[in-house]
Amino acid sequence: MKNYSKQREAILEVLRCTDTHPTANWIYEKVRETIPSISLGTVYRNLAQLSQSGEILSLHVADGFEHFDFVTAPHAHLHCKKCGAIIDAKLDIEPLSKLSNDLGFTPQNTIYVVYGICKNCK
Amino acid sequence: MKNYSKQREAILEVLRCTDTHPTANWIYEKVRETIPSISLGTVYRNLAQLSQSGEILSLHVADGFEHFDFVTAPHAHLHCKKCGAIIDAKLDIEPLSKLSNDLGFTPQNTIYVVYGICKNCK
DNA sequence: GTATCTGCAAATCATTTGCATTCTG
DNA sequence: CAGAATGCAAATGATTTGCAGATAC
Repeated sequence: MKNYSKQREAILEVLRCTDTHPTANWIYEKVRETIPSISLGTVYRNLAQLSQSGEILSLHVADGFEHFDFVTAPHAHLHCKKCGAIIDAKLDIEPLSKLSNDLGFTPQNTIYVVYGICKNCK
Repeated sequence: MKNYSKQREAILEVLRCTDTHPTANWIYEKVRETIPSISLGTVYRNLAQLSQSGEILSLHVADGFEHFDFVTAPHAHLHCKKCGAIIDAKLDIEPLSKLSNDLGFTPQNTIYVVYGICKNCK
């Protein structure tokens, strides 16, 4: 385990123990229960670093917030337009190696968002 | 053809004749060449309506801008982290009908974004 | 002791909104 | 004329950033 700041560890820990896809602010509130003095700027800075290094996934959906996901393996996100929930789903996604061949594009990660209405909101 | 305002028609026309995935501001600048008095607020308002009614697609990528796409059929978007380009790609995407069965989720539309480095930026 | 990280607060900037006016039928 | 859309300008609000002090090695 690398030697990160305790703030960074706490942020990762919160993310690890959540199956939702929280926003920076939600994570901030949660970490504050452990480290009351942490600042929102620090949360944003660490999340940016973690997502840039590929340790976590950054997810932009149409609600104006950036969401974060501890699970980096490719999977689909079902975003309910009514309640705003983001639900994980396994979907077979065509292997990206094809992109390298056909278009010369080097894929790094994949975001798959399906918009619709969830079971509860129907 | 519905009877829209000339501003709305001009916005749609710009979008129709573009193979990039422009932002609201880009569209605004482009429409201004035809209708110099148009306001950015009107562009935003019309884009919101059009994307809500399903006539165009709204695309959120990790660059902080909302992008718009005249092509609403499901396809993948390759977003280059270096130059910011968004390239269309055909990818077989698993039929979404599965989601209705397995999770009770009613899918409406699908956004597929692949982050990576494009041919030119390598 | 240098480089990195933090807390704080102010700045940024894409997007939204209120309102008076203009257009449409 | 009523309802809808517009232009303008101000407000909103998530995210970023500068800076001085704290922390890590």
